[in-house]
Amino acid sequence: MSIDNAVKENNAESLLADIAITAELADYSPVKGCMVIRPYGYAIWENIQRILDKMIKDTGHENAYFPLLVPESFLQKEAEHVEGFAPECAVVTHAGGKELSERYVIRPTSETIINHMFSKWINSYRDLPMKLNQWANVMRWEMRTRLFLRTSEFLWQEGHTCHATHEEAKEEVIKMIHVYEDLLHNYLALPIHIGEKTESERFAGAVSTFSIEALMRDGKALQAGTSHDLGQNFAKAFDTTFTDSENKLAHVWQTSWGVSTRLIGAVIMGHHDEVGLILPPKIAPYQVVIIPILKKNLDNTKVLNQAKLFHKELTDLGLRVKLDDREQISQGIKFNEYEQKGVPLRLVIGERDLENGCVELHRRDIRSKDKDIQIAGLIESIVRLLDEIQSGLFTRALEYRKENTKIVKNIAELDSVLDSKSLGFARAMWNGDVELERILKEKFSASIRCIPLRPELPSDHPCIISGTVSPQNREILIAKAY
RNA sequence: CGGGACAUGGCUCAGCUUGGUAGAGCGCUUCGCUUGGGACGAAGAGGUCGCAGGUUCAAAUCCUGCUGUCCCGACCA
Repeated sequence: MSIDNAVKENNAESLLADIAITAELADYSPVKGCMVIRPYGYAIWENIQRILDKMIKDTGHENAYFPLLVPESFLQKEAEHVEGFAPECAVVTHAGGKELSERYVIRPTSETIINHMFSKWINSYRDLPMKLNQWANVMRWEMRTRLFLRTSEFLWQEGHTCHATHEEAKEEVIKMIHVYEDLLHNYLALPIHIGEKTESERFAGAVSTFSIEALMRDGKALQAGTSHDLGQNFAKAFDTTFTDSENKLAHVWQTSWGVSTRLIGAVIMGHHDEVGLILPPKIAPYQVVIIPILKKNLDNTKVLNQAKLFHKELTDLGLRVKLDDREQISQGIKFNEYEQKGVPLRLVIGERDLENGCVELHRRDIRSKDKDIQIAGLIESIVRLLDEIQSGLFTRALEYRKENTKIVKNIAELDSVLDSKSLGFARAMWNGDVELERILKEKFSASIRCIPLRPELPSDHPCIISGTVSPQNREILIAKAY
């Protein structure tokens, strides 16, 4: 299906793959459920990595690396953890031509093996807090996979920290979910809701789980990152203890938090239009593409030199710029290619422009073309436009979310919201009765995305299921999700 | 894992019902002509029809099994 048709039919399944493949972000691999991330897609990941890695280090964490293989017995030490992850683990049973005496699990996440090491490294309260992060690949054998949003193998970062007190661990959990908010808002241009997961949606082995929830353009919510308060569950399972300042032995309090290559899926499904991908400038592999109009059998030196000069000036400013001076490809094809790839700005320069002292600039986000940009002041215009595009994309996504967030008082109202084509978030009050989650799942194939950290409803808003007002009621966001 | 569909040059697909020498469009290569939004013309390269069995004189086509992909559920970052 073409991207255009997929958008018109709101066929998200087809759309995601169409955009990812045409934009050359990724391709299907010969291994079930796994994708190949192509250079253009990987460059986006590298940009996200560079930005987030700095944030993680700036908040006092250090990078480390733990092995891919985890002894199967490790996974089994934490009861809820094994129950949650065992069904989706790939297991190595043979190596060196022999069957292994203990099987190895390919990490679905690294809490267990990291705790094993923590218990060796942590002895005293003076060793705390210990705040580590690793960039790694993990594998979860999912029933159904989708490019970027759910592949069997995916890339992520996972932070793992140990603290002397529960309060400090809780602060860490909230601090890191806000780091993710910063990343999504200010770099991916995707507005998110921060909130706590309900018990049924919690990470296997966590005391509480916070997530960031983004809204995609097809009206479905996407969990884009999580931060878990692990309490002492893993510490107890792995006997990760320390001697406190009063010489008493105690288990550490832990957190873990992660975001993955799913973020690229979030960008695709959060910013596309009927042409294809739209990339926020801050993570775009190329922020500007320069296309010189070349004439065959004519002297293009002047045009090419000017294009190279722009390329140098912009690159010197620290911008990521691509000069496409391929002579064999017509500019029409190039225009199309870079639009599908979501390059924020296109700078076109030909003989005609040089004579007039101007160039053509095309904005990908609103698909506008200005043919009379004066060369004098061009560089400043480009820098300003990139900022405008970045903030414009966020504003647009925020507007879209506002339009697609409905306040509901009861199930009947929810019915009219979730049954409509637009989907989106429903904001409601809830008394905590798990019956609601059953109804959501069975009737609406929806779920409680989170209990938002920043509630917006008045306290006398009635519970969606009981219809009563109570101080025990909590605000929730409901949506269909990926 | 339950239900459905599909698997044929690089891509999208036709051919299969009714077995008989493998097709189209796009893409690719060369040449010509064009060039400010996906040009045009000509010539050419490229496929043991997903894999393994079976039926048959003969299988892309019929039968069985397997694998993979997509869609709908359940599961999930």
